[in-house]
Amino acid sequence: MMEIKVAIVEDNDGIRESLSILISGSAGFKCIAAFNNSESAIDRIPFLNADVILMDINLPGKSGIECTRVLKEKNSKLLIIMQTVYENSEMIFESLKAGASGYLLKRTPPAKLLEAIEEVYKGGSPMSSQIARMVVESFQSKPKGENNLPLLSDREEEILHHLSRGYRYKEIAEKLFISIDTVRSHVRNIYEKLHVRSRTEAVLKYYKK
Amino acid sequence: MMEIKVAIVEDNDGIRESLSILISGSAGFKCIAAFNNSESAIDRIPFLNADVILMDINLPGKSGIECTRVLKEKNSKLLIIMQTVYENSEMIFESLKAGASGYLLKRTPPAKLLEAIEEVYKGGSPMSSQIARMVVESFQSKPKGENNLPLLSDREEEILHHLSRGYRYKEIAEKLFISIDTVRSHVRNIYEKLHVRSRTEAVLKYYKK
DNA sequence: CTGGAAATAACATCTTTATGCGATAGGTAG
DNA sequence: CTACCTATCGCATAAAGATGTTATTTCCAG
Repeated sequence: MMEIKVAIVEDNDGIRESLSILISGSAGFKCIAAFNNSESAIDRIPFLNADVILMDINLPGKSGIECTRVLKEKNSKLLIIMQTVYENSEMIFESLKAGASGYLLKRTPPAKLLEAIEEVYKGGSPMSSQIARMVVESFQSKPKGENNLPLLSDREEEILHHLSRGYRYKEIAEKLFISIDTVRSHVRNIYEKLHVRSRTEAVLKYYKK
Repeated sequence: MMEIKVAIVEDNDGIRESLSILISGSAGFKCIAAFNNSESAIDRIPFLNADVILMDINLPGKSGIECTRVLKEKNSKLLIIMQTVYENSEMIFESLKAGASGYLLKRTPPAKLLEAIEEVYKGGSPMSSQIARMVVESFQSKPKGENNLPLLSDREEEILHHLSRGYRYKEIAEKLFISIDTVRSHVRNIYEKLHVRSRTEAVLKYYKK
């Protein structure tokens, strides 16, 4: 029977030891290496044959996110699960962008952790339900409280869309069969509603978080 | 003890009945309504007090995705879990954009389904590991094909980053302690490398679609 | 050692944007 | 009916951005 080979990057000695014991003590899993900092992990992991890497997000020196980015650059096939105590959405997205395949809270129970390792190995992306919610919300326009973005009229949205594509006023006017001054009017109204002073700001504010 | 009130939208009679029995037969859950099409669900659900809605993605007439969109427009607080037999990434993203909070495959075992309902109720976003992977991958730059974007120097990337934030040349110059003419130089070089003629185009091209 | 990026800077010129102040017409909610 | 919003258009001006040309310094690979 094939064992899933796991490498650990974790600076806390106690946690690292516990993880190592948990993994090697479970049927079907084996901890083949453990590092207490990013630098040594970056040096050695490319030459190991690890199936899954458990990466602490908070590491002294180079962070786990940076470590992930570097490792994925060297070998995009590496499967990395981030572990953190924080549910900070910025870190989650940075981790995902860096190439992490899963994202777990440190308080994940051992059984779930092993399950997650197996899921990553089989092509899944385990993440805690709370973390998944944040990821899901990033696909949906509204945050939580209220939609504090002013509502643009249909025409204004249309204009803004063209603005975001980089078209000039003149080009937009031609596309919509209106005069350039009308485009200016709409743009002015859009800026006022969004409280911005330039095209780039408007586009960012409307289509972003 | 509080029961989680579930509504079901599912056109297959057998599945709908099974779900209803499963839910109402489990401690802490109760099925308070079941619909076999989008239209009746849209009519009635806003007047129910359902905690979680199980929505089949494939419904005759108006699809489950459309139904989700309409329901969320009426009441953004509704919690909806999509159920599908397909792992089609387009449908997943459409569902999430429509406002779904979770996304499960129909072959999810009963215990997991109940767990998922509970997780959604508590603010999470359960999804199968395979589905999560697709979502995660959408955050990572596509390795498919090639990144044929010209390589910008570090300084140029820095300038472009500030451009994308909407800063003016003068502001960028101050931030980076260089002259406005140097900013102009960099911008010009960036435009040349990216083959664009304006700030918005450059930002769009570099940070992709 | 040498050629070539990369970063810096200046100056001129032209285009595009941003903004202030109006104005007219159609539609709708009160 | 009236007030308000939306869409339309005009003119004027100031600010910001795009572009052409040129030049110095540093650093690195060949």
